[in-house]
Amino acid sequence: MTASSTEPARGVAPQRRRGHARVAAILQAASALFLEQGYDAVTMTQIAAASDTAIGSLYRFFPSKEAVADALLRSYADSLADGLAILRARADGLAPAQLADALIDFMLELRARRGVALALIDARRLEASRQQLRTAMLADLGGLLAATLPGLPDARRAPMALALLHLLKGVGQVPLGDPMEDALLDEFRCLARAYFSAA
Amino acid sequence: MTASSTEPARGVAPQRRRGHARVAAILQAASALFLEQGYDAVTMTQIAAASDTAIGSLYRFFPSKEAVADALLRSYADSLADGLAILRARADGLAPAQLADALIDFMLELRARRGVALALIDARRLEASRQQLRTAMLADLGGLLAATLPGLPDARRAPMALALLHLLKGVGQVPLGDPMEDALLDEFRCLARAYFSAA
Amino acid sequence: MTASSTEPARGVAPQRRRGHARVAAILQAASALFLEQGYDAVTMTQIAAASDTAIGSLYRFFPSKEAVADALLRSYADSLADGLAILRARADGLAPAQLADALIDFMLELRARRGVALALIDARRLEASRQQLRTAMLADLGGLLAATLPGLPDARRAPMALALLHLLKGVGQVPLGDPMEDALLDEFRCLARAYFSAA
Amino acid sequence: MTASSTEPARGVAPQRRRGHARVAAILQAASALFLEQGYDAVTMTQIAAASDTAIGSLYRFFPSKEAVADALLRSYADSLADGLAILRARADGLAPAQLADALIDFMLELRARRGVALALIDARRLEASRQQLRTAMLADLGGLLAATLPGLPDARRAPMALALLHLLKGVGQVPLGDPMEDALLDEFRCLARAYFSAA
DNA sequence: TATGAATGAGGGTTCATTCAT
DNA sequence: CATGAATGAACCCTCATTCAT
Repeated sequence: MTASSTEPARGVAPQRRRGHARVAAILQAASALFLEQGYDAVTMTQIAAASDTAIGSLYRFFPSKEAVADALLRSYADSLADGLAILRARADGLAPAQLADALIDFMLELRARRGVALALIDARRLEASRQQLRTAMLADLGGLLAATLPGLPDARRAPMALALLHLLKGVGQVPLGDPMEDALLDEFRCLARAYFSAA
Repeated sequence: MTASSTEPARGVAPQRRRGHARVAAILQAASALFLEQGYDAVTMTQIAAASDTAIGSLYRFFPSKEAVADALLRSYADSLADGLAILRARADGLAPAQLADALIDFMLELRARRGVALALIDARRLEASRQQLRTAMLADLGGLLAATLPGLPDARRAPMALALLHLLKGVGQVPLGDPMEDALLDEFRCLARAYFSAA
Repeated sequence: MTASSTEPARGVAPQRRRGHARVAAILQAASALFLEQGYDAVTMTQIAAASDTAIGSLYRFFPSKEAVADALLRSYADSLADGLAILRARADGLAPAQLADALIDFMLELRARRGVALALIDARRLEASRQQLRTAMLADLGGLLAATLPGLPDARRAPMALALLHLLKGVGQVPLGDPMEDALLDEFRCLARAYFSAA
Repeated sequence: MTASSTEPARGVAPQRRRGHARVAAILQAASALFLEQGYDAVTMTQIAAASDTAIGSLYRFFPSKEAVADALLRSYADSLADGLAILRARADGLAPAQLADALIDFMLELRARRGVALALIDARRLEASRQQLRTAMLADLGGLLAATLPGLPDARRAPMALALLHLLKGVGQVPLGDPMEDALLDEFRCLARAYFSAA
């Protein structure tokens, strides 16, 4: 039905190479702008200008401003899911301290993109998206914990995953290049290890 | 007419009883709306309607939307400062585990108002306000740590305060009335104690 | 009917001494503000504040912003009429050059108040008031001319009065304290004399 | 997209045929409204309606109400400068009486547009624009006088240009189609000639 | 298909005026 | 009578979105 529709295609996935490049440029520009100014303050005209795209073309690829944010958010969610899946695959033989380090390293990789995601989720009150991201991540973390801390009572799995999730958020918020960056990351490793050891 | 200024009175403190009630109603309504929809999405018209105030009256007490947010933020900052001052006064004789509990209890008291504060700081890019809040709180936490953990190396004080601040943020974000509320708070206590014990 | 009316008196002439002082203060303040900022830019609140009057009291004496302007304008018109009447009384024996000087001196006296009058007439599109002022003044000038220039053909009386009126406006617009003030006033005297001599 | 600026295009020169027509219509409508009601009283919505333009489109071409007035004023200033330049080119061989006539004819051509210019300059407290117009015109008039009245003392050049400027203003204010129009214009010619002859 | 001029609902804010105290 | 808090229509301006070219 999508192909035979009489309506002009809106928000379609681009079907040619140039389209892909354009979409990438748009998302890149939008990401930078959202991070810098927040979702509401950024205008579609700005995104178009910053990605050297005509406003009409921008609307061809993304039928609304929300759609731009959604795409950005989805992409972040995908990276998150992929990373956790990989971690999960390696989790069975991990010692608690190793898990702590692995989790922290994982968040560090996502750090650069985390800011935008938070800005979008926050500003747009995307409860749905937020819950989805959270739930998926919590399930994964719960699995990781169960695999790595065999003695953990079932009842503590969920709250521990929650606390751990929050801790990892902190890692994601350590600013790149901050003078205290290394000390703070060490501190978080310390914290995570102490937590896992006590469990 | 306090002074024969040519400017119309704007943003004045209310001078009669009804005025105080009005200001309280406005702040109350604004707080709820900001929390729910975020700073940008809330309109002055909405705030006026929700507090049963004419738009002109709203502007009499708060000369701009920013001023409403500022008032809310200032009030939160004051509560924070007061609470930490009290805590500090009792800190000297505290065992680490007691400090952990006290800090968590303190954040729980502020929980209800924390959400709005964060929403405002975030959405308005109030770097100044944010830094002020952070810095003040970090200094207080550092002092608490030094007083309670005598063996703590000086170099670890600052990063530890930062990690602790993040941890406390997590406590503040536990949703009131959540089914997991108690379990999660216990988990945070656990985490904080493990952290302090390992230090 | 005015006294026995049930309606609250609005815009009444004040009946006690204090009322007169108040009205004078209001007009004085309004005049300064209008001259400085123009009719539209001045607010009733400003006028009230500048004259140390409560806004409600201001409205007791002047039922609207227009009424304030009207009072100011009427007062200016009265001065104008009075001055011209005096001039007229002395006109019969005057030589043309003396008339030129007398007229110019007369305008100089009104100079300070002319600015406000023009600002009000202009900003409020008071065609009626404007026409009234003009017509009265033209009639007076015509009389003066007839009395002083006996050979003047009747047909030239009206246009000459118009041209003269315009010339006098120029005198009224010479800024007080301007470095060129004296030279310019001399120039106007010159111009008026040349004009009268050629007639 | 001439440059990849992040700012939305505002106040741009129209790029297509229809755009030029639109701008003309807007200026035409604005001119009529400003003349009729004065700068402050005219609303952007009115200008939009009178020129059959959507309010958003109006703001595309003119980023503010001030910008509309500026465009009108600049256009008037240009006509003024052009006309005086032409006059100047012919001035050297002119007799005083011919200069008087040429100046008056020149003002008559601008008469229709003079009204708006005055309304704008006055109402907007555009001291900058006003001074510019004045200064330019005074310089030109001074030059004309020096060229035409060789015996004129240097000290009288500036005041005479001022007086002349005022006189010309009068010509510009003679209403089109007035019953006295011709008689009044003759009177102004008379006045100017008498003035130049006496100099 | 790509472009950018056009649209208009809606936002923050002001201020003349009223009326309860 | 005096006071000043309250009112709300109206203002200037923005920007997501559409559609003629």
